[in-house]
Formats: sequence, structure tokens, C-alpha cells
Amino acid sequence: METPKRRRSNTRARLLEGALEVFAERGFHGASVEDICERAGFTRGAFYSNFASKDELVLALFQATTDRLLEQIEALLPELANQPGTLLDAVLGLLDEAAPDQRQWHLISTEFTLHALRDPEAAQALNTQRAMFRDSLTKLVEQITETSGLTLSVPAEQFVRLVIAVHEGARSQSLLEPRKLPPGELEHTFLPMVLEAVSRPSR
Amino acid sequence: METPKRRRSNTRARLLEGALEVFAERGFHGASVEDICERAGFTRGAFYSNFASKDELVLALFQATTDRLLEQIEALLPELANQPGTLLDAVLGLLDEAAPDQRQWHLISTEFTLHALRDPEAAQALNTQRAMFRDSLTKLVEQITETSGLTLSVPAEQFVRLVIAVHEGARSQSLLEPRKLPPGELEHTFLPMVLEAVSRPSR
DNA sequence: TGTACATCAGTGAACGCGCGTTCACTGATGTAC
DNA sequence: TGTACATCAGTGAACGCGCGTTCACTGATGTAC
Repeated sequence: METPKRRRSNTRARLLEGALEVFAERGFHGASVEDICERAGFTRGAFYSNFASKDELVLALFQATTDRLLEQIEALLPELANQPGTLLDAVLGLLDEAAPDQRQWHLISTEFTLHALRDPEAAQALNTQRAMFRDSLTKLVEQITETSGLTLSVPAEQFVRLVIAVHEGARSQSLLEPRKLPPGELEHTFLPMVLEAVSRPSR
Repeated sequence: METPKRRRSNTRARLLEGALEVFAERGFHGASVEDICERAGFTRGAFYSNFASKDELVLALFQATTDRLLEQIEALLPELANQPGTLLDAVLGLLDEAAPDQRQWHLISTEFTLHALRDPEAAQALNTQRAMFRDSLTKLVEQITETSGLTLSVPAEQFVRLVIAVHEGARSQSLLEPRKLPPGELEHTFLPMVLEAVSRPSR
């Protein structure tokens, strides 16, 4: 009952899934095409029947992964915007829930960032994605501040940049030493102070 | 007039220097031993006369680079501790001045962090180095708060962890989009608010 | 419904390049007399 | 001071493995009558 197109896109999906896992374990350069195919249950021929090259796979994986992240975010947005709880609960909750496996996501996105810092084309793709990501968070912040009658003394986007910076920097530390820095500790300790300092009642 | 030992360690140093540059350009896996030797002006034989393997070079480079960083920090500490200016000027100044080439240092240290997240041995080496780094900053913070009659409502080390997280997260954003986020902007905008919130006069 | 044919997703062997590593050597530097 | 010898840092050719990529093929799936 499966049309060829169905089978093909299913194969692609399984290869991408395998690539995600293997890249997280060994990195882009460290993972071989054979590793990926083995993980997905195919031979290398299937790989080249679906992707022109390993480089193309990296780009496709990046697109697929970030597309899914953005979808997740858009899906979570309305719920979080209207839920009880503070602005920070919503923003930090979004960052946590959007990527189910924090470790895997951190490895992949760090690797792609590194790649982008050396390759202008990758940089543009990454920056576009990150801009959309920031915009979603910024919209969320603006929406919540508005409904709760607050105004920020800095642009919402600037505040979002800070939250992202702290989140990424803290995640790196937490993944290296989970015992010494529980995930979320820095964010929950210090970001409320910042929010307090930049927010005042509207009008 | 050069003794063999002198020549040898000079060769090692040039190879390490070449490796630093080439790794920054292409990454650990992407840079070949030949690339490194070419950059340093030697042939591959010289490489294997000085290092047992490429892996050993990576570790030696990490050690050499972090040793130098710590030396720089220790050298800057007394000066910064007694200089006029705020606590944050000292800490952020230290972070900026310790690594002359921010981009290169970011690439190398991110790469090694990624490596450490996949290899426990590398993780231990990295964590040891980072702990020493944090300790230096923590000492600096404690010294300055003491001499200026302040007490922090959080442990100094926790505050240092935040500063490092913000610094690294912000640096990543600045390197990707220098026009949209000037280096240091997030730190200088938000960290003073945090410091204000956690500090109170002693006794 | 059954048969003959067409399509094409996926197979697996083969290719060849680049890389990490080895090793017999060379010639500059240092030492002994 | 000059000569003969020893050392050994660095050379560069060679090796062989693993990898990305190609391609002639096969057999399962879908289509026509």
C-alpha cells in the first residue's frame, strides 16, 4: 500500500534520524556515512540514492531539526502565553520543552555553530534560523508583558538575547559538570533579578 | 650555539603554534597533519619525531594553551584587583585581556568542549582547567568585594559562573552577527543589574 | 483475478583518494683526541 | 686548532587503511490488459 514516494521519504527520515544520533556521538567529521547507514538499517547505496553528498545531509539535517524546533515552539506559544506563572517561567519553559534531549541538541547545535563560524553560507542559514527563534521568544515576552501591564526598560529582543546567552552558557557548564551545576540553576537564580531591574508598570 | 634540546622544543612550539591556527580554521578533524606541518614549515616526519600521534598533539595543544591563559590571568590579577573601577570592569577586563584573539580562542575552546562532552578523559582535563580558571576569577571577586566593603548574597563562585555563562553565550552571538550584537554589549547592559541586586554593604 | 511488464528504491562490490603513521636516510651540530 | 667520529633532529618516500562516492544489479511494488 506504500507508494514509492512514501517509502522514499520514510527512508530519508530514518537516515536523518540515524545521522542525528551518530553526529551527536561522534561529530560531523567523526561520523562516517557507513555509521549513519548502519544506524538507520540501510546500506550506503541507499544513502546516495537520497542525498547527493555527506555535506548535503548535514544541511538537510540542520534544516529538518530547526524546522521541527520552530514548529514545537509555535505549538507551545499560545499555551504558555496564557498560562499562570511569571514571564520567566514561560520563556525558560519554552527553552526546555522545545528540545526534548538537551544534551543531543546542545551537541548538534554547537557543532553547527562551529561550522557556521568557519563557513559564511552555513552562517547565513544558522543566523536566519536563530533570528526566527529569537523572534518567537521576543513575541512571547512582548505578549506577556503587555497582558500583565509591564514595560521593559530595554528592548524585548535584547532581553531575549541575554536569556539565550545565559541558557546556552549555563547548559554547557551543566553538561560538563552535572553534579556541580544542576540544569537551570543559573537561569533561575539570576534572571529574576534582571527582570525585576528592567521592568516597571506601564504608564 | 643551539643545543639539540633547544632546537627540539623550538620545533615543538612552532608545530603547536601552527596547529592552533589550522585547528581554528578547519577544526580538529578537518585539519590534517600535513596542513599543520606546512604551516609550521616542517615535514610530517618532524611531527612524528615530536608527537606520538595527532591525538597527543591535541592534548598537548590544549595544555599549552590553557597554561598560557592561566599564566596571563595570574599576571593580570594583582593589577586589576587594585585598579580603580568597579568589580565588573575588573572581571570583564580579565576575560577580554586574557585571550588576545577572541575568535580563535572561542573556536578552539568550543571545539575542545565538544570533544570533552564525548570523551570522559578530555572532560576531566577540561574541568580541571575550568575550575582553576573559575577559582582565579572567584578570588578576584572576593578580594574586590572585601576591599570595597561589600557582601554578596550569593556565593562568589556562583556569580562567576553566571559571568562566564553570559560571556560565552554572548561571544557566540557576537561572533555570528558582529553587526547585530557588538562584543560586550550584553555583559555591560545586564551584569551591573545583577551585581546591584546581589550586593549589599558588609555588616 | 491473473499474468506480463515497467519502475525504481535499495544492494553491495569496487574504486581511488587522502590521510595518519612508519622508517631508512642525511646532513647539521656537538664531542673526543 | 684541526680532524674523525657520534648523535639525532628533521627529511621525504612508502604503506595501507578507511572513507566518500559510483554503478551495474536485483527484487519488491505498482500498472496495464
